[in-house]
Amino acid sequence: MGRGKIEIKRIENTTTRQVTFSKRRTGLLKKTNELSVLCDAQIGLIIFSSTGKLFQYCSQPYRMDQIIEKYQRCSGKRIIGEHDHQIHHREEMFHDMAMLRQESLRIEFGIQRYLGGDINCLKYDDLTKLEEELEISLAKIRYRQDHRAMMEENKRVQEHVMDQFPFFEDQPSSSFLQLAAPVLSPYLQLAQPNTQDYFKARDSDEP
Amino acid sequence: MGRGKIEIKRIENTTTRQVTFSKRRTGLLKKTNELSVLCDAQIGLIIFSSTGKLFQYCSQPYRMDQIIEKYQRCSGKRIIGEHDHQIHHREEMFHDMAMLRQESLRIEFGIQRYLGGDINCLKYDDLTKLEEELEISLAKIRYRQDHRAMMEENKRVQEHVMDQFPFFEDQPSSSFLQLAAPVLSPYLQLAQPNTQDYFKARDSDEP
DNA sequence: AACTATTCATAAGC
DNA sequence: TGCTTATGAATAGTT
Repeated sequence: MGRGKIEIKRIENTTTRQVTFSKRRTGLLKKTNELSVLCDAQIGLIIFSSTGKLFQYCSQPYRMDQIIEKYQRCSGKRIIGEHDHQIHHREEMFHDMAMLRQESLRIEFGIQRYLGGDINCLKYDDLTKLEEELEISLAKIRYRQDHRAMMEENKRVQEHVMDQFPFFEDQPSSSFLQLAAPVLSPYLQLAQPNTQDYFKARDSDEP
Repeated sequence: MGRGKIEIKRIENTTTRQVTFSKRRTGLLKKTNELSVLCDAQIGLIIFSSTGKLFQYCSQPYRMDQIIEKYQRCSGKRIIGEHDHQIHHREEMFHDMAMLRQESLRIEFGIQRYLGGDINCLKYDDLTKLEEELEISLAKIRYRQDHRAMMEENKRVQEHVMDQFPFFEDQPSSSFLQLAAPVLSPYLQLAQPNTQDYFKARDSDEP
């Protein structure tokens, strides 16, 4: 694209090469971001110019090291072991995720309040409070997870019972919806309009 | 490009999103390779589709892990000068909140992924990983807070120096997109990131 | 840094 | 999933 077609080989002229690098790098970053946003993809892009300068792109809300870590997990190690291991405790998993979500929303909300308010009102205590609450939740979740791990071997009976999350139906009182919904609804409308169809998304899985 | 212009936001229709992903991914890989060859750049590109499938590009004759290693060398150790330990009181506060926010967003995003994706991919490890990272962040923040608390009495001099928040400028290279944007932008834009022109904001590196 | 003539990428349609 | 085509984007060469 341009005044003429060019062959894809190293540009020998230094000036031309640098100009092209600058132009195409911009274009590449733009396209990378577009792909990420349009298609909900997690992307990490690392570019070192010929002079060694670093440029990078990383899909929000991730950090590059997270992408890299995931990459190393997915590409390097093929830990297939025990597929069934995972199937068991979807409910609990979901419940825990709901707790994490609740916590994260709480934090967001707290932060939003601080951001909206006077910066001078910012105190150690505020942040400390958030941290404490978060830690408590983490402890709870971790406890439950450890507990599950211990009992893991003993329960493997009804794994196939729920193929698509029917547990939403038969959760008694501490269900996902009851935990999450009160938190979700007021906040999401303001913050994440897209989140309403988290629940729908399950039946439209991709081929 | 195409029969019509499209807005850069998540494509809701699953089929369309997948088709677009496939096309644009091909295009992105091509352009990545072209930039690498034409301009003699070292590039690593990691793409996870919304279903978690991995695609990658790496400039010949390198391997991805070499790019990653170089990246970690170049981006990781950016020791900020010790000057003005005290000026950055508010900055650190804000930074910490940004970290908390980022973590919470990551959790949200992770949850979204699980909800939208194949439930069989759900592992203990995934949740555990979230927890661990969260805990690490908490530990860091807490450490910094404690540290600040000890020095609190000693620094009260130049608090008025920064009325806005110019500190985002001197973030090391890794963090503009990841940390600054979430704080700078109002929350509403965060959840549905519209990041097309983030990278424009820090141009002018190359001639 | 701009400008434009071209080539290229791709959204829609099949 | 692949091919076609009209259209919008990217950019090579120029100023």
